[in-house]
Amino acid sequence: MNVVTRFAPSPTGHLHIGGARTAIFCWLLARHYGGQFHLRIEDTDLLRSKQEYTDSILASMRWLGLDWDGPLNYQTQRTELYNQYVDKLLESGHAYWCSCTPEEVETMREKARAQGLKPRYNGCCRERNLGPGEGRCVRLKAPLAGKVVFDDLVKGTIAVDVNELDDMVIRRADGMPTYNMAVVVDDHEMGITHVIRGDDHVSNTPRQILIYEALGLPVPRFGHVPMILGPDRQKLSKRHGARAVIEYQNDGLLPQALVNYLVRLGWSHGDQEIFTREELIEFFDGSNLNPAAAAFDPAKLEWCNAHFMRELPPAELAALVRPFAEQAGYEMSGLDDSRLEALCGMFRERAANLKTLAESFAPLLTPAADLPLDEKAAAKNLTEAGKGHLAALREVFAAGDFTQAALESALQGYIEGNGLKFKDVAPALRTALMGFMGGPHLPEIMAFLGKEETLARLARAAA
RNA sequence: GUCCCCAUCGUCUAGCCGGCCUAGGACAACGGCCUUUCACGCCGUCGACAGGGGUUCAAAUCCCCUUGGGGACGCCA
Repeated sequence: MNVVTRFAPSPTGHLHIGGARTAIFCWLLARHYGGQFHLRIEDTDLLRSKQEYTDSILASMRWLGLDWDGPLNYQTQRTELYNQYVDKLLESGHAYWCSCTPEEVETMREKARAQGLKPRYNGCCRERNLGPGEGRCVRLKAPLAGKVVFDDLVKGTIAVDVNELDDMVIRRADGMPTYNMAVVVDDHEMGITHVIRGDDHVSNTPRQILIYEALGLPVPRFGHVPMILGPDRQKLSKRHGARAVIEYQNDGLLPQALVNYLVRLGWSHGDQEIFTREELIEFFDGSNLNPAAAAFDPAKLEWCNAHFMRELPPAELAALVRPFAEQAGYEMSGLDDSRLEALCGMFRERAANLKTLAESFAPLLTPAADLPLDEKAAAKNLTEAGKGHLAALREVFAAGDFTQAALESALQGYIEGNGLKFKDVAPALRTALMGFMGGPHLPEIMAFLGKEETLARLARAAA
């Protein structure tokens, strides 16, 4: 099957998760069928479109690993093309010039609304045979009776009576095409076979189909994926926290985790929760898409991220965590790749994202004198007995090597030699080393800290 | 207001061309095991077919209505 999809964001903001999800679906569908995936920037809204947003969207696409085929298309660069199609429609009698002002149309709509009718343009210029002129727009001459029916990839058959559609503007008074017109022309010119987009476009689809038909062009297959709702099942908004892809990136999420989570939101493959990119491409064929809107669940995203973080090769994780470590304000000169990798190995199971992972390094990167001591832990574990062990242990460790294995046996030796149990000394030692009751295994910590720092911590806690 | 779409645990979902479903998995919550700690991991508990009518020997699965939710009604995209 020949499949050509496209993602067509308008550069009026950063890419956010709703758009990212439809982009992922489009990309996956194209990759599954060995087709093509195009990117088009819908920037005809001159007032709100900004280059910086285009840049940001492209950066997010790359970060997510969604590579696109062919050149990047900007709608504003194709105004002439759209007008060629509008002219065709005018010539064939499928469109007409309209001199009604936006204000007049608004009055019509209000009147209709007041009567409980659908607000729509009343077609008063439809048969006037006007020519071009100042302030005039072009409207599509829509059929007066019948139904527009299409088979949606996710929702099944959708039928709309043409009575619901009015003669929409296809070319504005300023000469720019309207969204629906530009989309049809672009999708046709780009050879798009499958238009996958957000749910909020379902009502545009019958309108666009009317344009395809008036132009005598083949109608592509449509698929409308439901929107993402907030955890409270309301429309996703700023109130629900970070929602732009770039924010998740800055929070230390892994792109593969975001992709996995977003794909599973509205799509399923049996009971499988975690997918490799290859599996996603293999399994995603456009079926099994859920027609109902899904609520965004930050907790599950976090779980998903933690999962991928644990699976990453240590060296890769270390490289990814470096910028976050810098951001956390650590002295980076002492943190070469192997040190960072060691830290990641020790803490990766205890963090849900790169940022918290980097932050969890703090106890091991803070000099003994500045290490915060948890009051409760100190009161409970740094007793006279505990301090005694720490002082003794300090002597023991001072005399030995600082490899993990050596520390392990030195510690064991001390415990056994004094007829103690591990738990008799471990809490005090942990409190001294970490400042609180948490973290990796003791010998691992000490090996990382090295002799000088370890002894300083023991001395401080024993004092 | 009008039109379109949707409806399984708190959330994401499997199941949906009817029987294998006393409805399965995952996240969350709770309990336990492991353990010096925090995590990870493992085991377990709680928990849903929105309501009402049909059709049928049989309905989560098909049909209708109600209710609830979402979306759209721009010379925005």
